[in-house]
Amino acid sequence: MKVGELAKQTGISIRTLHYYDEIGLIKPSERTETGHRLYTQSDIIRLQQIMSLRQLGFSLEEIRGCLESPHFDLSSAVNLHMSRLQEQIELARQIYNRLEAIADTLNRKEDVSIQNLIETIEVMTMFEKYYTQEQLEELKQRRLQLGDEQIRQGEAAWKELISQVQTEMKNGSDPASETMQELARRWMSLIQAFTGGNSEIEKSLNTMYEQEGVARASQGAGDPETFEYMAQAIAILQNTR
Amino acid sequence: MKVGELAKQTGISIRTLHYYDEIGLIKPSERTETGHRLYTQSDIIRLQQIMSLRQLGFSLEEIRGCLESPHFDLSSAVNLHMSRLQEQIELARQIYNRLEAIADTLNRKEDVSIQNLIETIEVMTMFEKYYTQEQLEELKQRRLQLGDEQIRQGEAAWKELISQVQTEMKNGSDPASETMQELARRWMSLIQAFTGGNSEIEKSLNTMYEQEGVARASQGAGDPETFEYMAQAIAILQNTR
DNA sequence: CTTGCTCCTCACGTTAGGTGAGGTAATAAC
DNA sequence: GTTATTACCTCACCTAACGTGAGGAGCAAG
Repeated sequence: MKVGELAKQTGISIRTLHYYDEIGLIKPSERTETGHRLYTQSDIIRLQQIMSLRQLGFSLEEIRGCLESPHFDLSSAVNLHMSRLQEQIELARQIYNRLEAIADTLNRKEDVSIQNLIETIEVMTMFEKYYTQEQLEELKQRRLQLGDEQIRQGEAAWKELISQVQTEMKNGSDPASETMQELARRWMSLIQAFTGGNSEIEKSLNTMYEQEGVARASQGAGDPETFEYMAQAIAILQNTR
Repeated sequence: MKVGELAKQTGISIRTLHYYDEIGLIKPSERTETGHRLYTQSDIIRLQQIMSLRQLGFSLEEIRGCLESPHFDLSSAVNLHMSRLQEQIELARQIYNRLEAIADTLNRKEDVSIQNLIETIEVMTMFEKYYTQEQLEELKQRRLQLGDEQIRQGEAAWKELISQVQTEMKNGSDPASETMQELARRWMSLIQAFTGGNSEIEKSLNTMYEQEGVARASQGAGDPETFEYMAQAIAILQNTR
């Protein structure tokens, strides 16, 4: 059988057959006087074996070793390949989860700029550093429950609140003033909405703010002074309670 | 900042930085008179953006497009990438399942030859052709429940049974004879052990035997004549019941 | 004899860099 | 001031598994 026919029957490209010949994986047992390749029945069987192993994702080099030496350590080759696949799947799944979160965030913004994407990625990376796998999963579930609209409202509420606090601070209001105490209560309730009352998540959140600084952790929404000012108000609120 | 220092700080190899320069992904903004690369702060930021995107598995070409044109269609790029990953994961998982089954079969044999592996692969492929995903899962669960030893015993029992039937056939025994009726009952019970009483699985099994022929479907354990002979005995058994 | 198909070999392109050669620049030690 | 050690430069070939031509020959039909 000539290459063209074999290619048609097996669905393997002619070039691939040439290549396998070139690297010595299957040399056709015969050639015509003019150099045309002639594949015999046993060549075809060998080719099918190669295809079987290839479908399982083995490299041509591994396949060669497998077919050449009769006592190649098959089980360890299979095991090795399985652990490689395991790793690959794990990695791909991780990346997929990240992309899912990114797509989720991007969908809530109107103008999706590259800077936006990069920021989201950096926030994701930061989050993965401070929250455990389970905490991230919990946060994701809460996001799903709340829905996009609620989250957008929450983000707007934070912006509004922070700007109000900044105004009070500029006016030199006492952190113990009724206005600031009200804002502090609002602040606490927004944090509560984020953590869902999970104190471990609140801990991770605090650690992140301490380690990364207010500016990075809040994604540019707040500044250290405002947060310090609010911390005082919250301390007073909690003492008087 | 020179390449060496940048490489140390970011963990990226010098060669990679050279390569990115070569393909125009980040050209350092400056060079010394003698041609040494000098990376400025903005270069470093760009590099970090590149690394973020790289970690998500985007190709350098995609990253370039992303960073060059300010209104690159990000969400569709992310979605495309997600579907690619989805496919990749799906494929890897399929292969993993196949390998699992193969490893399972190989572990039950003493001498694991290449021919053995190939046969197992072919059987796997054949099974995937005739059984649905759910049926394969059910068969796997049953294998797990039974354990290796039980399965080995089952295989041995089939061999023994078939050889007994062949003896009877050679002796010219009547399919209705008490001996053959007993063997037929045994046959039915072994099939029952395989199908677990699931009639859909039994249907698939029968389809496979019809389409592929006895020799292939039984993995060389039986021949058409023996199976025909047994079919007669079973028909009689079921009529007298 | 020409047309159209199949076959051959040769050789470059693909990804994302690794590895080394051969030469120059900057810096530390003496 | 010289020398030794790094650090840097470019050039160029290597990877896996082929794809995609280029240029030339074989082969059957009209």
